[in-house]
Amino acid sequence: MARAAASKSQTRIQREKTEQILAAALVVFSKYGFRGSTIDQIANEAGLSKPNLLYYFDGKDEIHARLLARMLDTWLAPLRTLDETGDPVEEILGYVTRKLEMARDYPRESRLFANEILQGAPRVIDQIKGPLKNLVDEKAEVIRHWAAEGKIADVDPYHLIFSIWATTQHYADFNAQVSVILGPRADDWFDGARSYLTKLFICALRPAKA
Amino acid sequence: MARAAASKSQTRIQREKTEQILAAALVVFSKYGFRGSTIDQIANEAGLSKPNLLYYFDGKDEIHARLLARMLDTWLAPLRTLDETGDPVEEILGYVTRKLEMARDYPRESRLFANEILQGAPRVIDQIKGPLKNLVDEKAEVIRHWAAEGKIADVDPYHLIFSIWATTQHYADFNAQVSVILGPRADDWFDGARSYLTKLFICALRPAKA
Amino acid sequence: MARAAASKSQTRIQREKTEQILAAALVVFSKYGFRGSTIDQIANEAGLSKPNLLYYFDGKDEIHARLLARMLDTWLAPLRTLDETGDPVEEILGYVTRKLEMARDYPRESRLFANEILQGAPRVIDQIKGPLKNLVDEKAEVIRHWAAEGKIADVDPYHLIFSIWATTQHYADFNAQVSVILGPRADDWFDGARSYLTKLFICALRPAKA
Amino acid sequence: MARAAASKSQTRIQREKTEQILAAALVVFSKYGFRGSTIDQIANEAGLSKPNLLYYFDGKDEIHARLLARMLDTWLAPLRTLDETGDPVEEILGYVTRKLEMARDYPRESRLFANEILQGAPRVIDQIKGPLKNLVDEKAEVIRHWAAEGKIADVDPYHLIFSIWATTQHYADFNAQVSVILGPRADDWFDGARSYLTKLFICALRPAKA
DNA sequence: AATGAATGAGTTTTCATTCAT
DNA sequence: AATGAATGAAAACTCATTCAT
Repeated sequence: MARAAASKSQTRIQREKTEQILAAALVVFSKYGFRGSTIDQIANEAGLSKPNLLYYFDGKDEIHARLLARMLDTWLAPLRTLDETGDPVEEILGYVTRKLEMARDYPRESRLFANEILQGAPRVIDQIKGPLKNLVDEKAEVIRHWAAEGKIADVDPYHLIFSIWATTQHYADFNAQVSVILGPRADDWFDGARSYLTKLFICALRPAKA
Repeated sequence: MARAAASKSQTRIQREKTEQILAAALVVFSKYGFRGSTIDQIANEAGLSKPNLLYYFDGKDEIHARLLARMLDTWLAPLRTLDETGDPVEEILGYVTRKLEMARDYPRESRLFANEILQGAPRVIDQIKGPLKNLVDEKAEVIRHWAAEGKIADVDPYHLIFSIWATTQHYADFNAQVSVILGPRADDWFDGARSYLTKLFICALRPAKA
Repeated sequence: MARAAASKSQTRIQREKTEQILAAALVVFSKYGFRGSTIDQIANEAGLSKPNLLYYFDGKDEIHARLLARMLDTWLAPLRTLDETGDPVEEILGYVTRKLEMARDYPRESRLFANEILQGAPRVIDQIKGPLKNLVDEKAEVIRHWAAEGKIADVDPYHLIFSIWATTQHYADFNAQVSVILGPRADDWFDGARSYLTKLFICALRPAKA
Repeated sequence: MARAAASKSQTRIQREKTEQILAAALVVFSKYGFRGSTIDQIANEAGLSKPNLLYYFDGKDEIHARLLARMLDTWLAPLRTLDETGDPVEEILGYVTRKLEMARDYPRESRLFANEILQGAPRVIDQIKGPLKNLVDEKAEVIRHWAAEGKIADVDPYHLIFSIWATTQHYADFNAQVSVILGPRADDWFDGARSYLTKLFICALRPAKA
């Protein structure tokens, strides 16, 4: 009962179709949420028949799980690169920028994740409790050190991280609203946001004068 | 086939049941999203039979629409109170605090709204384009004036508002994640968040020294 | 989520439909086996729509389970009446006759049960290990006593019981074959079988001459 | 589209694969019944790919048909050996023993057959009406002669045969039940059954004293 | 107003079978 | 001969909605 997607050595077609399906699933899931999406929609978007799609994946759940799993790595990558030996303010601002770029370049991934968390993270709670929390704890410690050494202002590292996530992902997750409000300037949200957020966080991080 | 909900003069019972249903719908919709929720769940939560629920509302769509409609007012209230004659920094910080309180006191409402926007706001796009945008434009103008007059720092008012929304609602919308990351301190997120955000925005708004 | 079939106080309609469905399910399951039967067939046989049928039962499994459960009692009734204070040979012959009557009067029930056991009893194994085994053990003990006291021949009570089950149920379970082989006399199989089996078991049970 | 299975002269490989498939099909069909078995299961059990399996057989139906066809011969073999020139009681007891050995050695074959008959013998009805009935009629005639000549008791030969079939096959067909009821002694059912059945049928056949 | 009953239109999934190589 | 890929038809179940009372 070896399923194609599970075998170690995949054929070219298998890889292609798997990618095709995951790409289609991302489009659909990020738009309608898990429950709101149908396999039909995904199959359609992928240009496959429903049974053919199910030849590659065991079901809706598995597609979703695979999507989220592969996403989490990418999602955490920017935080991982936060370097404790680098310049603190620069490091954090760099993180903000990278997150903002991700919101621009991978808005659907962001919405997929947001959808999941919004509904209580039923399917990724383990990964949040494990890898994600560990990474955040680690980097929070780095930030705390910087603050203790006076290299940055005395901020709570967790709330700092939350605010970075929130402000950057907002442009992807709530794009429907942002677009309407920015009106004709919506297409250039990125530059405005970067400029604003850079100022915001520079200010927040600048160490108090001695 | 006069439906209760349509008639102008509702009896007390009608009003009560309507409230009961909307309250139940909020619980369910905010948890599972629109498509993920079933009328059965809502009826159950409301303690009514499904047909009885549908006596008061034309259907799932209508319940959802009514819920969002009534919420939007509440949702925008804090921004409405932003007083152009008040102290700029105080006004904005007050707005931040009120939004944070709403995230604490009405997390389900926040998630309901977030769910809707996330999926492209299909059912509230009109209200976003109308009342919401108008209000934001109006208050953005106020903020711009403050900035022009040097009463606050020179920030883009729209991105400022986005950042306030994002940072405050984050605690409601992404609560599943916040809880895990804060661990045992999760219950007290409010104080930590208020303290952090107050500092963040004070700093961002403090006018540059002349 | 209270399902009709589960509530304690059923309406007349509920009882009727439930019976209707179980009767239809017996016809279908006994003919095609569990996997070979479809809800469509049962609904059709019952004169109901499929969703309506599923309004009364949670699914195919539940229908099958309910059928088997209610049947087991009936099925074991004849053995239960085996009276240790009665005349041994008469008691056992009476049991044979009652089992044969059941094969005549409830052939579909017999086949339903046979089907289940044949496939390893996946859904009734617990009831076999429990109530059925207990009852058989109890009655086997009775028979053993009779044999020990010389009231019947020295037979293994378990194999005796097996042979009674086998020979009587054969007429129901393998009716398709029996009918063909008996040809025109098939309709009267009962009398022939009773006569034959009576002789068979009288002979087997008659205590050896002292 | 010459199919392997149809061609007269099969290569060694073809014969081997055919056997492999039939062996696998026996395992699966006897366990789950015809409808409950899938080609996937059979292919898996046979260690072949599904399309490859279907290269050798036209479909599920054909595999099943072939299996039953080849089985029927084996199945009837013991009865065929019933020799009218032999000692009547010995011949019949020998038949009982051989049937019991088959129940022990080929329980899956027995269950496959039982499954089929239980469901009305849709796929073997012709062979039952033909070869099987003919053989039974022939041997019944032999038995009747023996009875008429007073060599055995005056029993109905058809019901005698039924009872032999029933009592012996019971151990294979209803093994799930037998095992539970015999408990720890289940592994040795054969000796107990042979001893019991031998006594049972000796007694039934012993001619009445003159 | 209220509810038990019913249903049509999906939605996921399974599976025998075919296609292409 | 063999297999990866594909599919149409069915099957189980779900759910918003309607019916009847």
